Amino acid sequence: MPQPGTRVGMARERVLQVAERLFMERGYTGVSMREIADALGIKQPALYYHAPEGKHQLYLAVLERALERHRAELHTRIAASDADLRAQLRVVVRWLLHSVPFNMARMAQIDIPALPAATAATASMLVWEALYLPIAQLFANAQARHEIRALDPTMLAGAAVALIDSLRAYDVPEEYTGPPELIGDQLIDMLLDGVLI
Amino acid sequence: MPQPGTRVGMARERVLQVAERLFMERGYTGVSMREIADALGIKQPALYYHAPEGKHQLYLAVLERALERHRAELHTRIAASDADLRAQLRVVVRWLLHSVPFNMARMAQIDIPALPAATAATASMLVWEALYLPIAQLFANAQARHEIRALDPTMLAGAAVALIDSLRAYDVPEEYTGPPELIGDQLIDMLLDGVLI
DNA sequence: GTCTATATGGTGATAGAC
DNA sequence: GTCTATCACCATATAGAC
Repeated sequence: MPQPGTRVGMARERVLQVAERLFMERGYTGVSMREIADALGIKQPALYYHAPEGKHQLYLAVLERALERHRAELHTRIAASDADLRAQLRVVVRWLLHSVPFNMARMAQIDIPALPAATAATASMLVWEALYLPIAQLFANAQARHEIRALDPTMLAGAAVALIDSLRAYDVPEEYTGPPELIGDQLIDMLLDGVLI
Repeated sequence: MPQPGTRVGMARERVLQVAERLFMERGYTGVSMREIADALGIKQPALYYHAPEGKHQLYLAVLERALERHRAELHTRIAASDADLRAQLRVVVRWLLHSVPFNMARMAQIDIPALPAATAATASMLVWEALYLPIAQLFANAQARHEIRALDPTMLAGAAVALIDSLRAYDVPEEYTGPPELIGDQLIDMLLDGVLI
């Protein structure tokens, strides 16, 4: 596979970068091949040189790249954090809120179902491994340390991601007060301590 | 406005019922006017007799009906439940899981943005009033009873809806274990008691 | 209330020249 | 690597007959 900077793969690299920005902002179905081409300053059919199998191939290539970067960065940040669950979750939430790109609800409900079956299965697995598994692992470890109660780590990861996702997903009329980081911390406290007095 | 059973409004009523089923299952953008017409056994242009302003008008009419029924039923069930927050949340979650229809993440991110601005604003407000407000009110009341800590009821309602929504929205490879009602109860306990030991 | 016929525009995709 | 030209298909929507 040609690398960036080798002149051979430069065009490909640029295509992936621009496509990533658009796909992550508006989703697979929300972006047309023409829009991507326009943003690149080329004509729409020229994209088929880089993704001969079509739009779904381009999307999967973009997703793979983005998820791999995400997974690596998340791993680094968790490794550098304190060993208790609250500190780890704060690191995760802050990274997810700043790096932005993944809109899980849209991906799971709109993008992935719109892909051809084989591509959808691959995409699903990639998301699971890069996004859910690392978080589920945090909960599992905390359980092994007897830090938290015996709840399914998978369910806990799903709940955590849903909460984070909801910070971006919904906008209620009278907006949440304060910056997202603050709400993120409040959600973590809520998850760990509960809301009862 | 013609009522069902008066023969005058029967066709309209049937249109709204069929359109509701499809819109709630697959969303505004996920259903075409042709599909709705096919399901009704009529031709696509005939729908424009019932919704002269087009698809968005049909969607809004459907949404209004569905939300009003939802709001009324939720109100009744909450009124009939015990007065403590856990019991009330259980009632809410069970109703949301069984009545199904609203996929909040999809509505907020896909359907509403796809509507004309004026229709979108109306839809947004209707959802807020019928879905979020009643739940936020439960939290506010619990706070007044000093049952829970002083967290923004709006944020709590958003979190609760996000958690419930996520039960339908995502399917992780190794599925959550057990029936949705059980997971629903677990999520409520998690929200109220926290996960720390 | 519903029909046929049609306008208009967007979409992903292919063929073949340069 | 990118172009032009073009295809087939789907969408919402309108006009006017019955």
